[in-house]
Amino acid sequence: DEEVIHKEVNSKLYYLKYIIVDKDENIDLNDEATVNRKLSTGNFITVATVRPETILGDTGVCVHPDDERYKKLKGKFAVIPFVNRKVPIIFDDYIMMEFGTGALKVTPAHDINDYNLGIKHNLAVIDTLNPNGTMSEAAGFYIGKDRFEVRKQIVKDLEAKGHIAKVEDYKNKVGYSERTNAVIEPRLSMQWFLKMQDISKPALDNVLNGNIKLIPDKFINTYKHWMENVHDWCISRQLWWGQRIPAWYDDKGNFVVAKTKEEALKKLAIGNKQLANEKIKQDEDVLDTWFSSWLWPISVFDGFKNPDGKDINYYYPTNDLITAPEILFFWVARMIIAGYEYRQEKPFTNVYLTGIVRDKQGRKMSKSLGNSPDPIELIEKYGADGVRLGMLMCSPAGNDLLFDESYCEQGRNFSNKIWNAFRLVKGWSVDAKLEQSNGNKIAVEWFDARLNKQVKLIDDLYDKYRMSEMLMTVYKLVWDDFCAWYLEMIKPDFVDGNPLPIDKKTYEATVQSFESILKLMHPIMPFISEELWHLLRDRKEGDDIIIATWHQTSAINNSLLHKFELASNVVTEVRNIRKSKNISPKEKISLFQKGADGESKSLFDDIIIKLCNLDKLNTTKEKVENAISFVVKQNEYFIPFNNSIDINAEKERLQKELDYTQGFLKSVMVKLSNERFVANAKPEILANENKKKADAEARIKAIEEVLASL
RNA sequence: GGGAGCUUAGCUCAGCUGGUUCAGAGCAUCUGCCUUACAAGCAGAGGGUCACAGGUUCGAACCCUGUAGCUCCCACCA
Repeated sequence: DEEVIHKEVNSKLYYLKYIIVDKDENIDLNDEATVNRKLSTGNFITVATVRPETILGDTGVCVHPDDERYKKLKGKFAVIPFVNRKVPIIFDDYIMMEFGTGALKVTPAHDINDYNLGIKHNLAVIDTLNPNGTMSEAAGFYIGKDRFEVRKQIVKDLEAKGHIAKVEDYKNKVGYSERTNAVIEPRLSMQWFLKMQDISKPALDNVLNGNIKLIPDKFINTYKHWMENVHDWCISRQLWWGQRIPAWYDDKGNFVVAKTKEEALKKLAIGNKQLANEKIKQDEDVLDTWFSSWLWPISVFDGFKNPDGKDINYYYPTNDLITAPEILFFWVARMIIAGYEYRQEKPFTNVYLTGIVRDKQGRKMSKSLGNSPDPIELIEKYGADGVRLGMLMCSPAGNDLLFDESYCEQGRNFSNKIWNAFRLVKGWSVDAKLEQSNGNKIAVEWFDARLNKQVKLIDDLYDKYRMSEMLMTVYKLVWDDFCAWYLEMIKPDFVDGNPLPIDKKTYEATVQSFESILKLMHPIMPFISEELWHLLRDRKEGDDIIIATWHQTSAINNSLLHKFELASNVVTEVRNIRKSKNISPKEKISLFQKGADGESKSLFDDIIIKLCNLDKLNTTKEKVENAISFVVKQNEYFIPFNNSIDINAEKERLQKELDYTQGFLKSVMVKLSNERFVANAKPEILANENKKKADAEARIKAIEEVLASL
């Protein structure tokens, strides 16, 4: 039943008439007169089947004991048409009376349910199929013919003899081989099984009690369900590749399991003294591939041959296993079972389950569908790191991932981005005598704080196995914070077409930050990060990023980060105004600030001047005439504007902001005036609401002032 | 039939212990820019009744119940 896919197909359901006889009665189906008499007097029972050729293996007919229609058949027999075999009519409540005719033909060799019925009622077993799907000697008819040919033929033959009551169209599910798409039908064979009941218990317990963690933990329920209903494991396979089953048979049908042939001979010779070495034969089957794979955590450290070895003692159990959920049962569960069975210990602590890679249409990637991309081609197109980042980008833990080449494209663009950042920094000329400007000093401090904060976050995300979030955090830290903000802050200006040099302090700090960033990128993009690591500085032999120390974090300077927040909002507002008023980025403008927050302004002043291309940034106590205004937090800002200003448009814009802020304040006030909220909410939530109230009020005041001045 | 899970922006998905303007990110889209690292780029913008209906709560995308749709695993009907 493994590797079998059930598909719904259109079939025919054949209703066949089996003549009923008494225990001592024998008839010949070739005797037309008798047959016709029986059929015309209702002395038959009708069964239904989609596989009429299996009647050759029928050894019984089964009905429900409570079925009034068939009660009179107790002790009677049915004669299998064509085959002319007399088989008992048995009674079992397994039968569904409503289905078909309520009578079932029983073919123990070719149906699992029939097999079980056969054992219960002591029916004969006739294996009518050869391994290649043709009819066997035992079938008695059509010997050597393909079963599907026989299916057509036997219907004609039965029809001719009047044994077919009717034929109906019918939808049923048929098993197909996952690999070859051949129709799979049950056939009796001798197989080796592993009894799972006892051996699997520790594997269940230790996942449920958290000794082994599944990530994400939604898989625990599935795991539990599977382990509680675990079936005995069929471990033999009829293949030539694999580990041969270590069982030996003597010439009398006895068998033993042994490590070697010699040992097997010794064991077998106990009951068979004359047994010669050449007389015993090893089983030709090999073990299921998972039956060797489940030993992997132990055998990879040579733990079977050398159970007390250095490696196995040091490495076992390992920390993390990364694999796909589709083999949670096949492989993971069985490795855990083997671990407890052979070493009395778990093989690993955490199991990180990735998604299954699917194509854009959600289909599983497979060789037969041909929908897997060629990784080599992708790498040529996007680079190994680009492809790697692309794969990671669409891989949230435990969820299937829909692969799309555009992710790889994004990965390539990211490689390109970091490469260009490197070119920029490397292209600067350093002037050791140049003093560090205030703007650069603040920029360095800010990025240091930002880096520190984000690395802490990244560390935490790693700890929690939130890989996609970690990835996006790194991505944004590099692209937004480092490239878009930091490098723009410190980038030297040009004078008369020539770039100014950069001071040594800032340059050194930048290279150091660059190194930290490369370390963060290295697990995601190993090649480009290693390459840039070596291009960034002269390195001694062995100073490689792959073994470099991870960025160490320290206390976070929250106040600086907060002040940057304000400054970046100002920059964004100015850019917005430039765009909406069609002011070229090259044109210098002035900015006036009116507000209480003097310190945060001055700290980032130089940076704001640079990023907004200002000729000056002044504080003012009065409103500025003929200016475009905006409000950030609770500060008012003015940009003098010579062209005529559309007062109404300005009013409208500010009014919108005012409405929004007032609405916000209202929602806060609803909470704060709710006695039950004040009584029940946690103190920090309450304090926060009060702060929101104060901030909103201040902001409203600022906006109203600006509005009034228009 | 048994079990698990999912439904949030055009797409792919985050959203942890119910509480920040919590409705987010990336991509895509739109607008403006060939600004001396990067047009594979820069700067902006728009976009969602959190599947639906109830309930619990001061407060719900989040907890509970029901409904609908989808996915996966296991078993399988003559």
